[in-house]
Amino acid sequence: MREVRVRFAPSPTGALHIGGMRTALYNYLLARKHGGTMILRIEDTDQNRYVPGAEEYILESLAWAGITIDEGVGKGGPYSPYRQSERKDIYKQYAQRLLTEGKAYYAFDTEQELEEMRQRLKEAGSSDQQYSSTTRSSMKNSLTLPESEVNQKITQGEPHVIRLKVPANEEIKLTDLIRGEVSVNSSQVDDKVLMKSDGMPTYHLANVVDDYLMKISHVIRGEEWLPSAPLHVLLYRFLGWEKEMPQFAHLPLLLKADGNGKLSKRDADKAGFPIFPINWTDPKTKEFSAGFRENGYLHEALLNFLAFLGWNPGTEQEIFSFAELAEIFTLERIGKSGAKFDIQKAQWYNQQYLRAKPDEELAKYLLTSLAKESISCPPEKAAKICAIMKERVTFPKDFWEQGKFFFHSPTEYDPQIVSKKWNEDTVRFLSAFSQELKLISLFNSESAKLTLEKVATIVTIPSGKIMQALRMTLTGGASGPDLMTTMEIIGKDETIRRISFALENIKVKVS
RNA sequence: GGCCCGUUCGUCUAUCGGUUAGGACACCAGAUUUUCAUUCUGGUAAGAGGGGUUCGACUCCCCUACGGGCUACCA
Repeated sequence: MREVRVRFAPSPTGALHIGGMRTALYNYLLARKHGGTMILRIEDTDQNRYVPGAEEYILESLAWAGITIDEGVGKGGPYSPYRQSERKDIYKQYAQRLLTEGKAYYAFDTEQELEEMRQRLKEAGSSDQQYSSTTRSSMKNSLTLPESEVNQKITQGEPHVIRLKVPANEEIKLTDLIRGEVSVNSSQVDDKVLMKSDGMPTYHLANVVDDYLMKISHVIRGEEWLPSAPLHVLLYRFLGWEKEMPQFAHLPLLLKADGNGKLSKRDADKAGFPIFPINWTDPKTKEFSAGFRENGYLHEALLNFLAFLGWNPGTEQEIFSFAELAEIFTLERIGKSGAKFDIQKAQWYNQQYLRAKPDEELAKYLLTSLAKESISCPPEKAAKICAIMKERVTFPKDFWEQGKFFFHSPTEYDPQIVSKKWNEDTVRFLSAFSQELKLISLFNSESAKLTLEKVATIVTIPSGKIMQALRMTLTGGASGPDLMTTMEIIGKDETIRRISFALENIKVKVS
């Protein structure tokens, strides 16, 4: 097997879509698996769609995800430059070669003339309206115009493109690692533009030239490229590179979760989940989009989830570390059909990864939230809180969101509990309990529990009857982590204070 | 419209001609728990339709339907 060299080649036209992230991931995993090279190439041949900041965004997104680049933009390497806009001269050279070998030709048709051609063909009932072997003879190009006129137009700087001269009726076959044999007749492929009138190459030319020159072994990209893959095969053939042609793997697309169609930002917004890896503000429209990172998704969890959208190892294990994924990943096990994006599964992964972390690390998340609230807290206490909260959180922010009561005494109480559980027995029990607590010297979850049971026998009220009310006096709410541990964490004095406050402020319902 | 690709529980998927069609998420029920959550146990739920091939098809072939992609001097 030849050296594995793969590339992720996004266009800097905006934020990196989560689907693009998965493409990058699969490329990366293949590279790691075979000790190969992961290359980042920026395909910025469309000047009109260029969005400032997009390239930096892509770099940062990949870095956050842990998809490290071995070679390419931001890293350098033996085949620099890796930004296509900086490789214009290289493409020109190969376009010229195709031209002189009669495999490509100049075309001078204006946009309007092209439109007229399509209209004409449409009206004539033709099934397709392409610039091709059947139509090129009636257009303005170097195949129909006398050589002198062509030369004149070129020297006068008349706008022109270079088109590929696709043969009339030829089966073009290619083997896709995911789909198997794919065969297309060349009559379905049009005379694609190779060089645009602004001197930039189109995707097709730039892609083939770069993949060849950069010695790419596997082209792993989205399914949207499958229809033009035969064209690329043709280009390799015309350029005499068929032997070095990379293997193709066209990935199924990510679909929206409800209904049909591919996943778009609109759908994600509607369903209330991110679609971009990290926060993004469109420089033109100023529209803001939240990222997975900022929404609290751990990159390992997101990657694990993403890897399983369209791929699986064939076993029943679903949690894999990044390193494990790289070990067992194979292109052969990628599915053929589009995968719907199910955010609930992503959240489940996040939960799994979060609770697997050591308390000390989780404490950092809580401490971060606390810092924003200007609340100071010793790391040991934060770790203790995280320890009893970790089974109930999905996102790092939940430690704070669901654990505010550790830091703020409740001022409002769940009205349902008040009306259902706050009665004379409750008051009697809690008064006795707080009295009894004052006498304890060593206060922790165990002694709190013992005290509770002791009081229960003294006042002859089963503790079960007042537990919810006790919870409410301490947290304000009806649910939460283990109460005894909660008391231990907030401390003896604060526990007593909260009970007293509730006793003074909640009125006993007169029945 | 034309061309290409696809179609197993609601979702992600396993199965590579012979299975009670398996797992996970979600959902429902029960158990545990001081509550909620967790955890555990159980449950609901699938081969798009129609033809072939075959002793036997989810699996192979054809047709239809549906879905997706492409059809730009965008990638």
